[in-house]
Amino acid sequence: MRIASWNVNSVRLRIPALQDYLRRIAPDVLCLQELKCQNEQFPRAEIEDLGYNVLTHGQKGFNGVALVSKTPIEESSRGLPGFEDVQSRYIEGVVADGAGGVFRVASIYLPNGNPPDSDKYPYKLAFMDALIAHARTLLAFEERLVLAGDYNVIPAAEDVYDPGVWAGDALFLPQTRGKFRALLNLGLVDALRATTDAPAQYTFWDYQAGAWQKNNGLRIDHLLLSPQAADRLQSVAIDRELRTADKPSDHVSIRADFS
DNA sequence: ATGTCGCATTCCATGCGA
Repeated sequence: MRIASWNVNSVRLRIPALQDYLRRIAPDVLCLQELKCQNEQFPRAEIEDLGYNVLTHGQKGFNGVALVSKTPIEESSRGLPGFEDVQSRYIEGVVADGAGGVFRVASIYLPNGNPPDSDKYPYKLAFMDALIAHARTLLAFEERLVLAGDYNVIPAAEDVYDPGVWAGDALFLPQTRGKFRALLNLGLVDALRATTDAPAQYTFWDYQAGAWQKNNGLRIDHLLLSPQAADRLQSVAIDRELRTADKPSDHVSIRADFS
């Protein structure tokens, strides 16, 4: 069972890249973020033609999340429960794992929160509080659960090329990292950190200032696993080569294989 | 010092969000 997450930064501009990814990597489930389009503008036929089911939660211009799955998506819901939000940042569903079991999977686009002295930062923190509350509910189900997405959180100093530069940023402020830790402390496992202690496992490089060429990256896309999912974790990969494409997203995908 | 994108607007230039 292969579950992946990718912030595509406009799904309409990334159709060839997305098709190539589905053919080459063949994930069982792909969680997408930053669709930047409404549901009816999503390239549904192009994805379905590759044998996938599609569930979208889009909006005009910005944000937008989707689940793409080889098997039908059951028990789906749009929006983060308990959090009234005009922005489309959360979608959840249940899929069969092909071995008689199921995985519950969510695609999350957590708010950026910059600048921290604006109302965008309290919005980010409120979203994180609601995510913590919902994760607590989901963990009580004792299911295999993967909370995947662009968290816009740098968990630790080894996850950013220069911690000093990012000290005051909404992605790295102590309060942000504290809430991310509170989420993990519910009993979730950061899939990448379950497999390696290596620094610089980046998933994002800014388009500006030659960030990719200088490897000035951030690790902000995460797969958080319930204990039942973590028990079956086999490996984690970050698809860095996506950043070398012709018109790449500023994020690359992260994915995990489960037994 | 930021060397960039992608979307929307009444729209061929600018603002916004990242």
